[in-house]
Amino acid sequence: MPEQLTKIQQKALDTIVEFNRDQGFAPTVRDLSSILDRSPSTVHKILLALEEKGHITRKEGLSRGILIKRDSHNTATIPILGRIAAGEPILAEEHYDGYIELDSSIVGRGEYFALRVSGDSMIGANILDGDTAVILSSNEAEKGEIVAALLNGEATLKRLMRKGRRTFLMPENPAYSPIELDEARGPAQILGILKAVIRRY
Amino acid sequence: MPEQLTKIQQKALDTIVEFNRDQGFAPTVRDLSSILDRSPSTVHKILLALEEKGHITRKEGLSRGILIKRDSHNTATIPILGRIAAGEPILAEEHYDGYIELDSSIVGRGEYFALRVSGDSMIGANILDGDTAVILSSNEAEKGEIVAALLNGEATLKRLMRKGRRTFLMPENPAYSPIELDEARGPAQILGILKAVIRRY
DNA sequence: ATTTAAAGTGAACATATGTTCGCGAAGGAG
DNA sequence: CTCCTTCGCGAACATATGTTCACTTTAAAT
Repeated sequence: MPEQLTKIQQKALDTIVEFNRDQGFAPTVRDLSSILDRSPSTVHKILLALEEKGHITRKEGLSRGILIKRDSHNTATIPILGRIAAGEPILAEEHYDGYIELDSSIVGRGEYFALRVSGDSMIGANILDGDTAVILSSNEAEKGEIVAALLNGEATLKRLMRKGRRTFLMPENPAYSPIELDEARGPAQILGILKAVIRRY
Repeated sequence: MPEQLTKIQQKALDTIVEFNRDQGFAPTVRDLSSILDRSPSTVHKILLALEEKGHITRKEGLSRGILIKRDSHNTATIPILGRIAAGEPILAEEHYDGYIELDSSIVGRGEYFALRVSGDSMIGANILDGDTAVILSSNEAEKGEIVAALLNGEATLKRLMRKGRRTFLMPENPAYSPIELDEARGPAQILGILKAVIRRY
């Protein structure tokens, strides 16, 4: 998909990325012109080429309208959820407890949220009290996946398992008991699938 | 520290943050003028006030030169290090193996880098093979902290312990042996202190 | 040798954009 | 009431900036 770039195109792209990182905003045509030691019109052409090859997006006519295509790295804003009451929409603003910016290599596409892990019910999966769990919002999950589920009005992590036709939420700690998940969405509701764990020291 | 904002100032700040998130770059004075339904000169004054109160930084004369001050959330670019050879400066470009954007609530201030954990020597601390370790670059560490150390030309995680005058790097796995760290920086060198662990599923 | 695409230049143009100026209104402090 | 700050307007100004044009150069492909 990513077409081959010429030397100067690559250099221009690198410069744009670096400028963005250092300055916090995109360079102008003349910024690039000065850095690359090329005329504005030359830079303009190079930008058109970069856009055509899909590496950047330009907002025509707007100053500093260069956007680096979300190819490798960018960040997404993930809300950290506090208390969650049963039945309420999971992503309602009310239970926001702050947010965190995470690299797209962690979160990928889709609706995400984060939970602070409390308790030791997943210690067997090396997930500890205080860890931040990054969850992909979903009502379904595959067997073997660790899911965030709503139990008694509280969100917890459990590993999803199937035995024949029956589905269980398994804590990874022998001190806790499995919970059966019935079809009628009885006692438990799957909120999403665990995609990452972040632990701070 | 953050001075009280007037209603319109708060609204302007919110608008700037939102614009930045949605568009990927800062708004112009006239963008704000249009959104807030105020004249450009009014917006200009409000921006000056916001700058004076420390909420934004402006690059005078530059278009889209509004930068939101590092208040609550922003991200830092952390290099992921691959192979590290003894003696070489740790953050030399040569062993970059990509990078990751992380929230400032994870990395804080200071020089950081990341390592991919390989092996199970820290399984007792619930750090697994494949985890990403976020390290604060430092030559010193307190006892009890988990450090990244250079052993035989390879970076590994160990917990730092002291016994009298002697310092040891302890793997958290009974299958591995402690390594003594001598004053003369003999067999091992401390690269930094573990600040976070990220695990992907 | 001829053709073609990319790279390059410098000047010119159109407009996007930050800034200044002079003026007025609203509201709190004294 | 007066003083002061903030908020407000519209016009004007200076320049920053994207874009176009006409033409040349370079390098690779035919």
